[in-house]
Amino acid sequence: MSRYSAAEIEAKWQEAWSQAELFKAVRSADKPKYYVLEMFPYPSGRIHMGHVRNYTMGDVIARYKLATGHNVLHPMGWDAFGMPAENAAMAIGGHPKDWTYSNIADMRGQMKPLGLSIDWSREFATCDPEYYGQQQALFIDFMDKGLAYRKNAVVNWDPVDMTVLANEQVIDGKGWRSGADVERRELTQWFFKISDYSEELLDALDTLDNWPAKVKLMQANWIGKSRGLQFAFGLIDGPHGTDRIEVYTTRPDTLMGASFVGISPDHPLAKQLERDTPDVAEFCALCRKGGTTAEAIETAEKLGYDTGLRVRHPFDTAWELPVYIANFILMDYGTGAIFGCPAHDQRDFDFATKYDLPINPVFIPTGAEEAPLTQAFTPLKSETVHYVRGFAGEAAQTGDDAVATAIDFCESNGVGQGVTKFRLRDWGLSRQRYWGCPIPIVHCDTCGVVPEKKENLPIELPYDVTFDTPGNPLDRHPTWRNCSCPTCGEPALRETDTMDTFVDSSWYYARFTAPHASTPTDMAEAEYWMNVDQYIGGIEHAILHLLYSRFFARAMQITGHLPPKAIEPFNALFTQGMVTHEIYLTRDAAGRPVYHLPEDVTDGKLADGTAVEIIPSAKMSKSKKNVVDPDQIIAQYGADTARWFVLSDSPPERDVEWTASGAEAAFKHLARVHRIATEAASSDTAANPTEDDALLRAMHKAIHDVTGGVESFGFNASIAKLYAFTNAVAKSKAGAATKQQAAKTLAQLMSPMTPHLSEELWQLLGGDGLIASAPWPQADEAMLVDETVTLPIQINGKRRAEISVPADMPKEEVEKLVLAHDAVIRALDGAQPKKLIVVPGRIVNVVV
RNA sequence: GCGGGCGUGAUGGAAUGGUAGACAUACCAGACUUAAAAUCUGUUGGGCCUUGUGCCCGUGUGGGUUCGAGUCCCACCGCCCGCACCA
Repeated sequence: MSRYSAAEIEAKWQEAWSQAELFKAVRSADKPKYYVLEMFPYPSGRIHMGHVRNYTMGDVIARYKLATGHNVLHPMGWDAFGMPAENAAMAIGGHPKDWTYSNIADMRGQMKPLGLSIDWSREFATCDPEYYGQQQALFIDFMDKGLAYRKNAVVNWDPVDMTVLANEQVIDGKGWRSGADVERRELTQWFFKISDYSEELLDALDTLDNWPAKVKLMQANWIGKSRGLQFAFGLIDGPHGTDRIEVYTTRPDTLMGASFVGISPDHPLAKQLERDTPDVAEFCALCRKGGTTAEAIETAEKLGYDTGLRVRHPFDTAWELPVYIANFILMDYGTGAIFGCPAHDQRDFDFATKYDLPINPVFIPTGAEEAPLTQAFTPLKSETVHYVRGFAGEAAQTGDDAVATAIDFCESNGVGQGVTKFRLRDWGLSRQRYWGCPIPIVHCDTCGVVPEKKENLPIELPYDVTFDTPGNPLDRHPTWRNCSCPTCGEPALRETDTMDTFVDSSWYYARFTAPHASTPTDMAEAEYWMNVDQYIGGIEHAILHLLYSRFFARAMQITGHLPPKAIEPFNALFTQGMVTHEIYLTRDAAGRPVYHLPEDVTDGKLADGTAVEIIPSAKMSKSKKNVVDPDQIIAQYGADTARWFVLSDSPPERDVEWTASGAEAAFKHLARVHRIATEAASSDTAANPTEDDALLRAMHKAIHDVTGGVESFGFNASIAKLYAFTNAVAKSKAGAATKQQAAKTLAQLMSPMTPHLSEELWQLLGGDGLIASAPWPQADEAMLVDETVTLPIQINGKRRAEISVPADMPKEEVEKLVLAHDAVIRALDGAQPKKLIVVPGRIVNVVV
């Protein structure tokens, strides 16, 4: 009897699939299409278990859909632009392009042995000029429709390296390389006008029935629609004729609790004062220290500067409020100015306490007495409270009602107007870096900012660049910038900024439908293949990538690159959990962390005996080096074992901590299946009606349960059922024919997960053609219903006994049986039951 | 700080509001073997005693809704993800 040899089997069947061109996606009218897509990888150089998990899940769906008669599109590509390539060039020399393409070759080489049902003929990398040239064409079309424009935005500025830093490169407010204090500085940048679609992107979330509710909720909160009041405080003796400060508030009902007005350090008034007053300039400079992230700004110590200016309260001109410049007020939300109501906002409360400002409650809990506050009182807006300083509506009303009546009152009294605002900002796409898609723009002294001619695309990155000094190599390239103006033909300069890599990944799904078209898409192909029926990727992309992609689908429709049906490009989304692993690190002389790969760490020590610090269970990331190499598992046990293992241990949506312990067990199981099927194939046991029927029932139950698991992303549940069915087959005394039928079905049910082994067993058991193209087995409903069921009997909700009854026994009969049961008689002790609940086929509860 | 999620045996986890711990790992015991590996079989949440078709406790903590809560609601604790220049 032959042993299970993964290496032999896997190479053989991969070749067979390739010969049969089984996974090549071709448009065809005779089958329904199915487009399954996993988020494409960044070519870091090595695949890790997270990739294996992601692509195996997609592959299960793709193979299952193939078996259920679909025309499947399952492509793969590379999200190939980005910082790590430049960092590598700086750290170890070499060129980002060479580094990236060499990584892609390595990773493709690691992925192919996994036996994924991918149409490799559609592969591309976003750094291919063929791809990014079309992206430049899209940019020009977007610009044409007013969807791309320029304005100022703040960036992280490293004053020592004289360069822009990514948020990731700012550590505790300091530049990662120079260690200098980072400052926020304004630059002119390109933006996509995603804010035009705020309402639309929010409303359309309701149509995404097969998206996780949590993702939709996160996106809705991110878009952040709010209804509020915009109005002005009159400024007393403002500088340079400034006579008012516009504020926006979502809580106009708390206007009578106002105790100060705060403006952003970037507010025009602050900037005016900054020019005139050294103290203000000093304070604003202090506020601009640190990185640009919301997190950095919001967790920084709250600082205020009393400008000495005063404003009048809109309801009482005798009531004056001080004007502070405060570091926690963002210029790009609302008007960049707020009024503080310390009684009902904890941040304002802390601020008022610090600067000794009044704290006057506007409302108090219903039935309570007004009392001094020790912290802000911030009930949900849906809660009814008692207004003690209200000015519109009843004394007792909900916050929501009070806000609405306050807006009405203010509008009818000429104090501002109700407005709807969104938190979503326009998408800044300029990056002052080399390894990205060049923005196809020319700066001409006479014509200004002009788009490049489409026939000149792609604007290719120059190869001859150096990374020995910080900053963008395109800026210091001797000739690349020089060009002629597309409008007047005079000498002009190219834009040297490149695009955010999120742009690359915002339309790759569309490009896969026609990866080599000479326009961004081919409408006939897009019409056929769009939408992505199932998109699979990490929850970390819940907001940005998915929101940007939704915006791009709309923008591409307006510019004629996608059909209307693709307005929401992803019909169904599944967010897999992340693969986590411990992080191992030591410290360099300056105390900065140095990370180590798991394979270099044994028993908490490096090879030279140095003990490492261990950070438990963190997201696998190249930069932290807590990645695990699947190669070794594939070499030792085969791809099927790796695939089976990553699917079996954890629910797909949950994080999984990678451990080596399960791999061997997975291998043993596959070897066992191989053995069982081999035995079945050579069995000559005579038919046995009772045993045969029992095995067939188990088989149909397995078909039903495994199929249900695959369709609902319960791959771990499917695998548990496959274990149970394997045990049933192994133990069964059924006749040879039935056992062979069961073994064939087992192979088929396993085939999306372990395609190579399944092909081998299919052939061994005399299956027709390739299992990969065999029709998926159907469960016979009649074989799924048991004739008798075990009914647990609960007494006061606790299980105390059980009875076995025919599945279709009427409720009344069940009740009689239950009341006659010893345990029930004992519990009742002669009394009548208070209640008797019979849930047919499930449970009985007796309340005594 | 803000937004979102998760929390069940020694471990990964299962469980349309209906028998908590399926399925697996690990451990232990047994069979086979000169031995080991492999394989096969069986046990395993905690406690109590009267060892039973027994009782009590048990799904992060504390409350609540319900005939019945791991599941729904509220509060808290812990961990994870995102926060617009990491991808």
